[in-house]
Amino acid sequence: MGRWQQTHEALRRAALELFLEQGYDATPTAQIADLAGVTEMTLFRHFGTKEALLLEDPYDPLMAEAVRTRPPGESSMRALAEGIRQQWHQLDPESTAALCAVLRVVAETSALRGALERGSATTVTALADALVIRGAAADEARVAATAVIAGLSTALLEWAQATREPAGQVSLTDVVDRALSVLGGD
Amino acid sequence: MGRWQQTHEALRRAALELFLEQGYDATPTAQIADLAGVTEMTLFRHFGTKEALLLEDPYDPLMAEAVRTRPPGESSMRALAEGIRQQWHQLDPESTAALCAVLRVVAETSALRGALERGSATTVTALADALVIRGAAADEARVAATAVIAGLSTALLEWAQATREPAGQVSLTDVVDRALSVLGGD
DNA sequence: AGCTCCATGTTAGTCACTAACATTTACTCC
DNA sequence: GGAGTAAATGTTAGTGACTAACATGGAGCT
Repeated sequence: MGRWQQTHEALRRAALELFLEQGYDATPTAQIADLAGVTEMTLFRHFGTKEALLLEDPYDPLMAEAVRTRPPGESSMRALAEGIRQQWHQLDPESTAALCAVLRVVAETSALRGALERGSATTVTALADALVIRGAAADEARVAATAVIAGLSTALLEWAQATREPAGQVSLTDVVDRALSVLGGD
Repeated sequence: MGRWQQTHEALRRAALELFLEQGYDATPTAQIADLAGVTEMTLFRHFGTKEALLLEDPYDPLMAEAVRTRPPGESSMRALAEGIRQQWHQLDPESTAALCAVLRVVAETSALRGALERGSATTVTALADALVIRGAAADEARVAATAVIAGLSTALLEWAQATREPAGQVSLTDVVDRALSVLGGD
């Protein structure tokens, strides 16, 4: 692991720790850089944006693959929903835990509404490409992919909000399943 | 028209004019306030955000109404798509022209990707409420409404991008129709 | 050792946005 | 018509994210 990746990781860890501890808005970038043993300038060279510290696009080629191999009869929306559902069920616990930490921060920070969607640009593109291979028109594919990711993000955030009150405690998987069913047109 | 609304309008006009002329990023808020004959402070009291100057949420209760009265058999996604389509066809030319101007600015400003969706919060809520009246669960309704608005926004932006090259010149209505068909699950 | 990139540091700045307090404008009530 | 009052705006001074231009350090190669 080169020096660059080391710093990169240090910054992300520091950011997540401070965000969870004292909130996103209340954490200046200077403090993050400090905790990572680095200058603010370096922070911005690595991430470009405070948001990016929390939301690096974790692109997963498996989702696009799953969408691509859906039966040809399905509509674009349903192919997306079912393909994503398929891959979601195979998500390892480590990734899930990381996602939950991020969701916790996003859920309590109004400035980050819509941030999940924004951080999924390459995933959207990959999903849209998969739909095009299945025979969809390019512009229509992008519309569908954006819609599904936006809907899914909303569901994840709703879950994170609800999980803060001890009453709820629904399983994340169930929430995602229901959201994908809605998006698929059930 | 009270003084407040006058200033409000002056600011919005000034902003749109300057954005179209020299671009969003290249237009400081100070210049907008200046052109409107007002201080920067006043600008932020009226709009709170530079984005808001371009994207005040123009909430239209008719769309929600159209969605609410869709036949009960339809899925949430289809009800949204068809309800919105229905209202879209009755949009007056003036509103359409205003929308096009906004789209032109958003399309050429990467910092505004996703801004249309962000600016539709109350519309999303209204649409979700309409779905709930139709019998959908509250969380599912919000997922569907967010997804459709996001998809629609994507289509509008793609249209704005394409319209900049003289080759294309597709009709806006056609683009919206196709997008809504995809989102409805065709 | 010397050379060379790569990653980082330094400095100084721009710009969106905020807080606290002062001032004007417009409207009402006597 | 003048006093009072509240809304709308101005002033000042600041914070915090982000950038540009240039300077420094350190790991590897010859």
